[in-house]
Amino acid sequence: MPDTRLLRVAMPVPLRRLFDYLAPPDCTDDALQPGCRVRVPFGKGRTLVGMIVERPTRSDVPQASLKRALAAPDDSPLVPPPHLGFLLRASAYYQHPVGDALFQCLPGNVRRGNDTRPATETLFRLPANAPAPAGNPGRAPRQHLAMQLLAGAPNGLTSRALADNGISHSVLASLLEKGLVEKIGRLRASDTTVSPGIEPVALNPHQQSVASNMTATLGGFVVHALHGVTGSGKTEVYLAVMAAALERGLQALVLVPEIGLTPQFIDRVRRRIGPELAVVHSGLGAKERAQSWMDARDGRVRVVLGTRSAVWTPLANPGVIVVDEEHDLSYKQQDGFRYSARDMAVVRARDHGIPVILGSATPSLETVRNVAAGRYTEQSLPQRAGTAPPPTVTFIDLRGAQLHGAISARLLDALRTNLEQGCQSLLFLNRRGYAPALHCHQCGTVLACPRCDMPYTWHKQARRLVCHHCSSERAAQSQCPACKDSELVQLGHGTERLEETLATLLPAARILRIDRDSTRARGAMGRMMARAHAGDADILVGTQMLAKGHHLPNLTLVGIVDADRGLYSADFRAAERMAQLFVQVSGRAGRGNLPGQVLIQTHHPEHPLLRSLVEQGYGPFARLALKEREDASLPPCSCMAVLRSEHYEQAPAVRFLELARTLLQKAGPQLQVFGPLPSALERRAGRFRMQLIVQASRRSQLAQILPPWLQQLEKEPLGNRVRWSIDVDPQDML
DNA sequence: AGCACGCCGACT
DNA sequence: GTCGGCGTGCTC
Repeated sequence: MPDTRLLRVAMPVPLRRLFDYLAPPDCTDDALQPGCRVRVPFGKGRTLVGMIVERPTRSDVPQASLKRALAAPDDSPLVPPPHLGFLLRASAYYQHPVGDALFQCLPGNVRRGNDTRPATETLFRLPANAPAPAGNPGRAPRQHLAMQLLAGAPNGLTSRALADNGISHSVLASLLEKGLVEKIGRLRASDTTVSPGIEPVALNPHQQSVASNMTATLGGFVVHALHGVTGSGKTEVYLAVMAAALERGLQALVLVPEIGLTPQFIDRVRRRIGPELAVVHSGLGAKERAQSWMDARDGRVRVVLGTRSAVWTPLANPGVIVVDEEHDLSYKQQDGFRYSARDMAVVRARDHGIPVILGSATPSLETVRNVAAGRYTEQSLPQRAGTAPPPTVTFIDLRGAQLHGAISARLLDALRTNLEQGCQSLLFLNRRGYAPALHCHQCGTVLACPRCDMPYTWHKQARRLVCHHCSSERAAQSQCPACKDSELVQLGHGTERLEETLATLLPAARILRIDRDSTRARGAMGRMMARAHAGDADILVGTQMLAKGHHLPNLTLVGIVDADRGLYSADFRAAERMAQLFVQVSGRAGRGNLPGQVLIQTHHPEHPLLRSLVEQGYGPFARLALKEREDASLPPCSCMAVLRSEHYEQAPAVRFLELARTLLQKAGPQLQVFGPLPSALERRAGRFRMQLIVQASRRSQLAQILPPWLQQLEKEPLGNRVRWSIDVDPQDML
């Protein structure tokens, strides 16, 4: 009697469907549970590893075309079924091909290799009757530290855990040789004996009350929008709530933006949490990544800390999720599976029935709206940790003003005064390079990247023309390519030019430029910030790299060189981004005991959004900006998806979207459709990019209409010729 | 995505 | 005569 058991399998291919197979020969039911992998023949002559997502009782596929799977290597689900359900929902929400999404959410090793059985590990510990570690480090501080760490862990520590705490292999080797440490092997197993909180968390009264509000909600689904200005100590609150979860034997998941995962931050968490911390970052090797994933799944680590992809880490005993700097753009993946880690964190918290904390000084309008609607609870940390009063903010009206390069007379005066008083200043200009464009004085031709049709940015120091959209470069030229005239004029100002202008205007000032170009060398950023800290610079010039995280106590003046670019942009989120950046940059002014001032250069001092931001602060700005979105039916007051197409010729890209539009209007006449429109950067790296914008007033409309529409498009022959993708809740309209 | 099939141009 | 270019079609 042939085995007729059926499997429904997700395959790592960009197809919006599942594949049915017959069970492999000689296979127990245990190995066929949803969440187990199967090796199957796929297409012509290929064998791939897929994942079982269902055990159907019947199949719509004709009996004759059903193939038999080859093997099922896992004798229990590799992905716990509830977590599998979460991953499948995420792929459906973003309308991304199931199997592709699913496998992108798993560590690479799980995708291929079979080596996921519980591994044995080598542990290091102090021998049973070892003498107590010596009281002072003497000439071997690392060895001393190792002994102390081991003394605190009677069950032993892995070499990985030791390495994470700065104990290298060679230190262990010498300790082993002296017999001060012994090596044992055992099966990897969970160890719940380590107490949470190595260093206690000290909280001020505000932090204390917010933390206890949130701790009280452990065990139920709540979204806490933690609103705290820069320096108010959000991290301490996170740590306190996490510690409370850990005390109950639960795990915590912490998401940080890409630039937030600094060694300093990790150290800080590790000091409070101890060794049961898994840090997931892009530099991790495949093996380590898979190991952390399984450690979290099986409860061997209590805290998982990472950037956006860490949201897909399975947890044995979830207790709380933290999303730091919730408004940050890096939570949205911009290619492949285009998910938002922040939004998925909220979905996860609801699934698990646990609280999630969305922290920010400048919450996204999505969060502001959810707070206003009562879906999220707001927790505020009003105080700055220091005693400095908030900075004064003043507009400098650039209309008709005399400029020295990009600098107005008033800004120059302020810089000079500040310099004389021995204080530091910061000038913020979100454009690197010397000049954002070059054109010919004779014929007006703008030197542009041939693949993107965007002006080249002139980098004077490097003597190169750089396309900031596709990163292509070419050597400087002195002649106009069109009319062969040799007078090329520099248009606009970048940080490089600003630095040069300042050097001539204020020859006595020591100027430090901090942008992607000046900090390219390894460790350069750290060295520059150290110089700034040591008071070895009077004026810092930089891009948004300067906006975050650095405390410079002697910095009292912040100048925003060009506030206008965020006000009139093709991207409806530009103003929100601008405001978030301003608040962050302004937060740099006047820490310590010195009052700060912020000067904003603009041609539009009357602009209502800019005024509300400056005169009333981020909260009122956000409410006003939200009102504008409401009036224009833009997200978050509506639901948006963008279908993008790309081709080296324009016509097929347009035709595909026209076809898509026709099909969509038949399927869902209640949806609003705009386009096909060229994307704001119409051509990038030699390809034409077009987009079709789909808007609905309710999420459920999108969820209902998009799947059959996309399935139809997938069958369309034209769809095979152009490169296309769907982006649900797009963040970036360019 | 990958892989095969298929039909046209320049090579040992 | 065939090697190989990538357009087209298909994956239970």
